[in-house]
Amino acid sequence: MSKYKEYKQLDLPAVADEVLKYWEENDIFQESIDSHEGNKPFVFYEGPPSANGLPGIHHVMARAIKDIFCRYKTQKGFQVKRKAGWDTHGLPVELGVEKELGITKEDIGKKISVEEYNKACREAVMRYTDVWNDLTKKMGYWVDMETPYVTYENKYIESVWHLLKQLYDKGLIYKGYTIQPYSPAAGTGLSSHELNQPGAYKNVKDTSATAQFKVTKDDKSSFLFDDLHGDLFFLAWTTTPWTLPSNTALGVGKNIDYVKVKSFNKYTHEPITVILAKDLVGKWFSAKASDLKLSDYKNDGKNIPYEIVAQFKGSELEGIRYEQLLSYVQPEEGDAFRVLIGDFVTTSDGTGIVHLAPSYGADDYRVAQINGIGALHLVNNQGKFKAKVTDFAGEYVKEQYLKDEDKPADYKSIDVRISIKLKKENRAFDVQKYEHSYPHCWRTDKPILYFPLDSWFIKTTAVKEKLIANNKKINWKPESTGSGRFGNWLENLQDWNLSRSRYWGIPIPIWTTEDKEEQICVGSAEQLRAECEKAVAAGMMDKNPLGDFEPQNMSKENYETFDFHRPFVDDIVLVSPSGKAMKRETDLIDVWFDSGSMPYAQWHYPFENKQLIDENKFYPADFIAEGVDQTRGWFFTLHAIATLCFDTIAYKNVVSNGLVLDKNGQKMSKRLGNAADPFETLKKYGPDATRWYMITNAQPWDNLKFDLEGITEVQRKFFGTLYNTYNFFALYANIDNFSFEEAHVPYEKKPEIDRWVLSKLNSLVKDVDAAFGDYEPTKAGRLIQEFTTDHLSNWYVRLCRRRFWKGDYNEDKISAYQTLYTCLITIAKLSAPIAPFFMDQLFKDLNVVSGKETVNSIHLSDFGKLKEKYIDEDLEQRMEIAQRLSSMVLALRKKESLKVRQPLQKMMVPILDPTFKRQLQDIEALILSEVNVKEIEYLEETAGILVKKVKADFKKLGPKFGKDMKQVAGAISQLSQDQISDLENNDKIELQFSDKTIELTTADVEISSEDIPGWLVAAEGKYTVALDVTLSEELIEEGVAREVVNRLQNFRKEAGFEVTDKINISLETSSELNEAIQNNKNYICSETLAENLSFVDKIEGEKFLLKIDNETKTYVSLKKV
RNA sequence: AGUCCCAUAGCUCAGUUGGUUAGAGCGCUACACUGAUAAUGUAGAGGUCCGCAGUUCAAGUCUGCGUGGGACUACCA
Repeated sequence: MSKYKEYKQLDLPAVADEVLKYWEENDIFQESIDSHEGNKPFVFYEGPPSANGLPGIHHVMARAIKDIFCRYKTQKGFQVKRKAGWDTHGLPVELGVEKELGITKEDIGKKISVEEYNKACREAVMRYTDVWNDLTKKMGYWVDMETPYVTYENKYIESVWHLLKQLYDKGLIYKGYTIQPYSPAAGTGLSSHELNQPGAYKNVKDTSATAQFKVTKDDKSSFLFDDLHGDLFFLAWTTTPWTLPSNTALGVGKNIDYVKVKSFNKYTHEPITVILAKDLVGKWFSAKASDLKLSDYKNDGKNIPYEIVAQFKGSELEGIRYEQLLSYVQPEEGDAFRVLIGDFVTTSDGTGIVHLAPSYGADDYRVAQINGIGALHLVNNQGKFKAKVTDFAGEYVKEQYLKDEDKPADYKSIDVRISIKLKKENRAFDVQKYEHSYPHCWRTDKPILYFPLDSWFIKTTAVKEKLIANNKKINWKPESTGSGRFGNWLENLQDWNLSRSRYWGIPIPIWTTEDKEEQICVGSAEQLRAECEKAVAAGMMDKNPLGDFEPQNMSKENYETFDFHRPFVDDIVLVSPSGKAMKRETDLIDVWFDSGSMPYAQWHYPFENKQLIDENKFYPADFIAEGVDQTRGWFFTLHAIATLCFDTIAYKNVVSNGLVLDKNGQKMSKRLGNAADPFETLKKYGPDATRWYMITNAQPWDNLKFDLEGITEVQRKFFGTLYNTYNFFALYANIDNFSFEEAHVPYEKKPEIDRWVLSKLNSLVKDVDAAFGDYEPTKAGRLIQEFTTDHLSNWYVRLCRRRFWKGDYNEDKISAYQTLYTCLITIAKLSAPIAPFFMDQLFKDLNVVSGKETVNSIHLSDFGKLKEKYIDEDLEQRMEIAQRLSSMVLALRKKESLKVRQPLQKMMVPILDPTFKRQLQDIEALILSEVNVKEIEYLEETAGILVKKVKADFKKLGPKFGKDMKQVAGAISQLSQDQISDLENNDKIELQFSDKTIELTTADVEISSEDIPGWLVAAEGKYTVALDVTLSEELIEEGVAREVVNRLQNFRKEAGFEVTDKINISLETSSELNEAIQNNKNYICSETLAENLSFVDKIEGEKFLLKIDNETKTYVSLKKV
């Protein structure tokens, strides 16, 4: 007969290694999918990591969450396929390759061909896949790594093109321009990622100018003109005077107060009237001059007097016109040179009126667009003014773009020269150097410009309402991320800028003629091949680059006969219907579109597996999970593409997890050296403890302060306790040959304690199932842990120990084994999603003997089955009372220094109500044995014996008495003992207040016993116990006998006897001990498995010193029978 | 700058629909216990529930305004 495996020591990493080997040898993961064939699917999407970096500890966290719910759903009977994926395109890959090869973007096409460059990217990006796969295995993340989707593969790209073409055909793709960071020195746009490189923002001193924009008099503005001092101007401040020729509007804040001020221009000394924000008057006019009269001005630019003459809101200024400041060029379209309302305008800087140059500021552009105002783009791609800006044509707008050797000796920057020009024309109110932080190109170190750049856009704003509506169908964990962060983002949605000016990515499949009149969007390899055929026939190309591709053939080989990447697609010239050449738009598409296409592209939809999507077999996802940083990344692109192309949601449930910080709450980074190595952690602590710790320590969406000591605690506290409990079970079950072959002991015949723990267990199954079902793994883990350590180990096992080692193999003992076995195997099942290795081991160790289950891994078994009828709330409540009362008695013993081994005669408990009495009767025996007291007395007629206390039930009385609540509560606590017994007897009492009488019932208050005069009493909440601490001779002897048993047990152990060995005991006669031992001989013998106990005068040979205290001692010898 | 998250004991975290002694584990101190023993029990110390204001009979809990930490998005005349 097989035995339960007994362990010497808990070694979690070793368990994981062993189980991992077992999984691999028996292909358990595949089995867990195959064995659920035909069951309802649970659809999971893996968000693709980029394999060009090494995995960190946060990946263990993110993947543990994914794994937990996939395993849980498998145990719940679903078939859970999960396909791994790799995100392979994008800037980080390019940057990595450039760093490695020691090149920059400018070298591409010169030092290195695009082909070579992209080849290097393709190799670099998959470099660490082995490391990733290794981590995936070691942490126990089950995902299909054999056939992952890879975003650079032609099949994947073809699906992406198909989706794009859908959008194109729906008219949702257009070309426009936006204001983006642009580096004239490098000749390229910069991504926000590049702008966020350390050191990109530098403090620089620029010439700032406050310009005077002359107000035009018309119906709208006439109210400003009634009291003037010279001409009337708006004041607007800028740190980039070079943008002033491009000014087409001014911005004001709707609710900001503006004032009209009479003063003088400090350069020309001409009288002026200016408008600026009221709060900023102090910034531009000296307080010292506030008392001066306008007539006092000395024309010296100092102490310029001023006078505030009117005040109005920004909203009153809306639409007012002004004269163009520097009229080199007029905007071609739109009604320019008006005052607009801008929500971004503040009074923290400048004048509260913002100069708007829509070509060179994103905010400017946005406001201008809304108001239909055109832009003036007067700077070319090198950063030089165009010829139309006659004064400064061909000059760099930023001094830094000019090489030092090309600078004339008397060089003045454009900003300075424009300022001088304004001063001369009475248009400069103030000019000064201003230090601020400004972004620089990380490659050339030169300042960037915000610049209009051509881009392709997806018109996401066209489906905004649908996106919002669909979002409401998604279950977000936590909810606030969905409604708040994500919801608000959708409310303020902009069109999706799809273009990236890069090399390594999916090309935009749009070809246009040079005059932009004709255009085609390609949606498949087959279509491209056909278009190429036409182009070859028309003489546009010599041969068809897709000539070897065989349409409809889905083989891997066929899809490797060409490459969709640059430069190959760039070489393709197509022919338009009218016979003109069409070239591809050079941009690549945003990599986020790659990953957002993953639900379809992972299956090469619609070219293969069409039914998976169209028949909703693998779409939408039931569940996805990623970091909260993906809210506007992957979560958005999945959602957007699903809504745009299919008008559905892409996922039903989404968990967004927080960050993993170091133990001090700092972000982990290689630079700071505080990043935890996932491999070392897993190796040292094992994946189970690591996962358990991460999941139970903080909610997934809260940041986790990752502390290795926390894992140690989990190891000791949870796994250690569970392991001890199992070992305890195995030890005795092996002795008794328990293999669960007997029928279940009927529920009615099980003792109270077994029923209790089964009730607790089933409550646990119910709660844990609900928690997992609700995507709350933290709650689930904590519940399991609480049950295991507190209820199972520290209460059930502790109280039941004797049942396992004492007595015959009878029904009671079998019930104990069955109950403990059931608890252990159920814990294993509930915990398996979180701690897959250890729990599988536990499952197999138990099942190998019992053979209760036919499957050979817990991950093939079902989730613990709920036996609702075992849940007995009253029983759970009873046991809580028992635990409460026991702990109170133990506390009293402690206070009196009475060891638990010393039996006591009696305890008393006041009976609160009939329910309490019934409950107490059921648990009486339990309490008595736990606290080692012989009897319990119920105090029912308590009047006169107990001193009672009464307290108001605020929840009940609060609503009734409102403002008087405090007074009533005070009166209740003042009730005398007589009044309390009145209340108890009559169930109600009347209280007299100054102006009214109120009636209280027993339901309105809580009555508890405070004291029993003459007894040792403990009171806690509504419970009270009293303990009789008088010791009779008999009790003392029993106490001694227990001490003796304790010593003898230790000697047995010291002598190396087996737990089951029977012994004979010889004791040297001792006057202090003889009587006590003699009177309790049977008890001592049965406890120590002694067949014989005899007294002798002197023991020869090996003996132990049996010492109770200094006076009470003797020698003893033990012999195995 | 906007949006969102977090803030409770030295540390990590619970805290139900607002209800009157704010809890657990770890750590610390002391004492016990010892056929689960690298386990366990009991007790003690340790709190301005981040601050201010408000709603309410009653606020750790609800509202507003701040402070500190974090994330994302955007970027400023």
